[in-house]
Amino acid sequence: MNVLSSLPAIEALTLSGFQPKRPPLTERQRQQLARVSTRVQLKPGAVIYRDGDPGNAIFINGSGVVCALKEMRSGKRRVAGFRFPGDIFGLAEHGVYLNTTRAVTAVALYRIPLDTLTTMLRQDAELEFHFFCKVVDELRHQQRKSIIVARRDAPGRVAMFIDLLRHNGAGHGLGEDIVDIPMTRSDIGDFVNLTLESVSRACRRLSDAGIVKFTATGVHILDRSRFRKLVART
Amino acid sequence: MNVLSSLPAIEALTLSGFQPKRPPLTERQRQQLARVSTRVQLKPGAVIYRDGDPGNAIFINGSGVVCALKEMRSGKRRVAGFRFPGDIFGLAEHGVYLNTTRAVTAVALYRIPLDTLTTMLRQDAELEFHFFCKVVDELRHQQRKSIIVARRDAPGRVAMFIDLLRHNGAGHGLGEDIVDIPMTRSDIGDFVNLTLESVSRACRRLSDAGIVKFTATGVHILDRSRFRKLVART
DNA sequence: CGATGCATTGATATCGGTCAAAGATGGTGG
DNA sequence: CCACCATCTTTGACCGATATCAATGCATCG
Repeated sequence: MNVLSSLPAIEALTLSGFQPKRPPLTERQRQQLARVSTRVQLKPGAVIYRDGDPGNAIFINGSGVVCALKEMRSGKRRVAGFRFPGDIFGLAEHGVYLNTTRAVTAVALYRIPLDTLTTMLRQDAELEFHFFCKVVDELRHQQRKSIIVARRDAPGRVAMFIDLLRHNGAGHGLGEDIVDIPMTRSDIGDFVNLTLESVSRACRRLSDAGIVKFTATGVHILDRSRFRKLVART
Repeated sequence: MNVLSSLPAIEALTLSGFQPKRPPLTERQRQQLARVSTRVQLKPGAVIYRDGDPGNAIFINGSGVVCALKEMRSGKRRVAGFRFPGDIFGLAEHGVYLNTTRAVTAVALYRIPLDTLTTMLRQDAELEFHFFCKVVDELRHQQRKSIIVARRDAPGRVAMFIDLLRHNGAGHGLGEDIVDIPMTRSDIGDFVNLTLESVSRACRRLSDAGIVKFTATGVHILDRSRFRKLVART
């Protein structure tokens, strides 16, 4: 019973779940993964793989932020999601990657051949179960996103995006009020389904309302209660 | 290693996957499930359970269509999805249901205590693996939906909804051109994120374009190629 | 045969998309 | 060190699609 063979179309898993409920990888497992992986360092903007590329290795994000996107023939892009430290991505269907992934910041990745991981999982039921839990987490995350992205005005979507960064962002503890925003307005728009101009205007409106204050590289949440209300309102 | 304990927030699985790639339940497993379930028959409109209700039983849809929805305090509803024959639903988080589910048509359900199913899965690795595959299917389905619902005009969304019914609808083989629509415009709108008026107008536009023809209880696809183009265009 | 719920249609308002231009910002090379 | 260029961001004007509000039509069921 091989778990990975049943993950053709998922593309990514979140090891550090949105609401961390499951135990993270054990130290033993972490070391085991490190032993079989090759470390890859990339600069901002570097493409990790393209939609349609053949590939049979998966990646674990060690540090930085990665953007997974799909390009339409219309030229529009759709950001499937961002991969934060701890996230696994690069699951292919029939040996072909499903998305294009690009480094948003400088990133350090661990590249693991699929064969190797498959073997590891076959030998370690606990690790396999861990992967299963990650699939479930990812599903929960997807459901949450699809509910949030729809039916919501632009400032609401941007607020919920900031909240997502607040929870996933590296370098800050949960509940931090200063959030780093490494990706462009365009990336954000393609993720929350707005144009980059609308994202900009939404940021301004949040700013004008005194809820947040934008800095060069991020945002400062000024009025926590109003921000929460904006995010919570489904 | 118990699979179900890790499915707190999923709410539903699709046994008859959107693109059936995995083997369905074996006859033995089907009989096993039938033995431990109680059959429930409901009329259209009947509520199966409400968001927040305590519950520790899951349901398998035997026939008919069920609607799973979330109600917002604003009074708006959001349809998470429809459950067709073969679908499993009613997975609760901490013993509390996450959605309200309602019979759209007359339905026959199989109600199975979670304990019982858990035990069964623990004893049957193949069945457990089958469930895992269903989680993956559901995740794929979610990703597909979230990509489709966003960035698309009203007629496009309605067309893709009709296409979804065409694949899932009971009583017709795949690829059938006559599709039954048991749910209301309001339900459709809450699913594809349009108002009921916009759904109505979109139907009219599809009608006027000669692509489909609406009947009392469903829709007839007249121009298959244009319909496909409309659905395929991401 | 009213009453109720659902569907259709119309008028108007609003929000975000599109097009366009003008600031920031950061990196590169002279 | 500064000028220049590319990229990102902001802002504005306008338009179109959908939400909203409102009325009517149309079934089904007491």
